[in-house]
Amino acid sequence: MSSSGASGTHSRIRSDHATELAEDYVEAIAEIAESSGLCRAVDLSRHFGVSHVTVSKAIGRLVRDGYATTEPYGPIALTSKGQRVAKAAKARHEIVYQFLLALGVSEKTAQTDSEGLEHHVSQETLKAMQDFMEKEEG
Amino acid sequence: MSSSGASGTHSRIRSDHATELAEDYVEAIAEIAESSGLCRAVDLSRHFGVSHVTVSKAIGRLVRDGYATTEPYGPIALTSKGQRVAKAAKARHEIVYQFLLALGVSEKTAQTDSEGLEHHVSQETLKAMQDFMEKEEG
DNA sequence: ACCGAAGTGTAGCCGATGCTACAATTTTAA
DNA sequence: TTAAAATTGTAGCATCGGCTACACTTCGGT
Repeated sequence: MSSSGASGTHSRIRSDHATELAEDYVEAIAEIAESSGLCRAVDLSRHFGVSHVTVSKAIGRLVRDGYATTEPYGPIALTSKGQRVAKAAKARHEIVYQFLLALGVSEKTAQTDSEGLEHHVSQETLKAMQDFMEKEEG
Repeated sequence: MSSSGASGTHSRIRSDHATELAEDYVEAIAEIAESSGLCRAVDLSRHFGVSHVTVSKAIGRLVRDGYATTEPYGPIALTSKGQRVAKAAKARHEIVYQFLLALGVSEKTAQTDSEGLEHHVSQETLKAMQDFMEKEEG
């Protein structure tokens, strides 16, 4: 049943991975900037639990791809493109999180799983999750 | 709410990625071997839509990590460890797929999304999905 | 003003996942 | 049987995401 039409599906998954970390980063940058006024590399380093070098390189890719701007020894800011992506990612994340809670999953697991799942959920599935929650509440 | 206790969650997601492709491979190998008797590199190359070199390297890692065995110019076979992983992956995949269908998602999307989601669903969430389906049917 | 601490940058390493190009082997067909 | 086609192996390259070690800048406190 799932032998999949060769490349189609799997290649989509792999290209998702390319943007997955970028989305995690812009989401984190938006979050940190909102809560503390500005976002520095060290904040991201702590948030993700990786070295500041890893963060520095990731920021470089974000800047290269037009998601963020920064200056030497300065804080990181999102471009409008980056803000758009962050907003969408946060919305998706929130839907998946609330959906998992509605499914009966614990808060801890919902939080963990939603971070892993949010990048792989299509619009159609997101919509189905929302419909389910409306039915539950309505 | 989701600022996450620093490294914990995210590092889990990243280590998941390390085993994700391995799982995709063993799942595909089991599938192909079941349907055609044996699995060769070219089958995987076509299945995933990647070059035979990429497959060759991936197989090398599977062999190194004890999931598969092979000989020069020969087919690929799963070890018992590989078969165990393949079976578990297939089961998870099937649950997620059927759950998405039960949620009201189209077959096409369910197939695509389930491949992306299967590696990021915890046992607890899988259980919740099964409970949901039982409730639906019962 | 200065020194130490904190933060950032840079060099250089590794493994994973992808590729092209070319060599070697195996299969298939004439 | 033997030549062509299909398959697999190898060499070499790129990017991404991770690291340590060391250099540099900025910030805070005395």
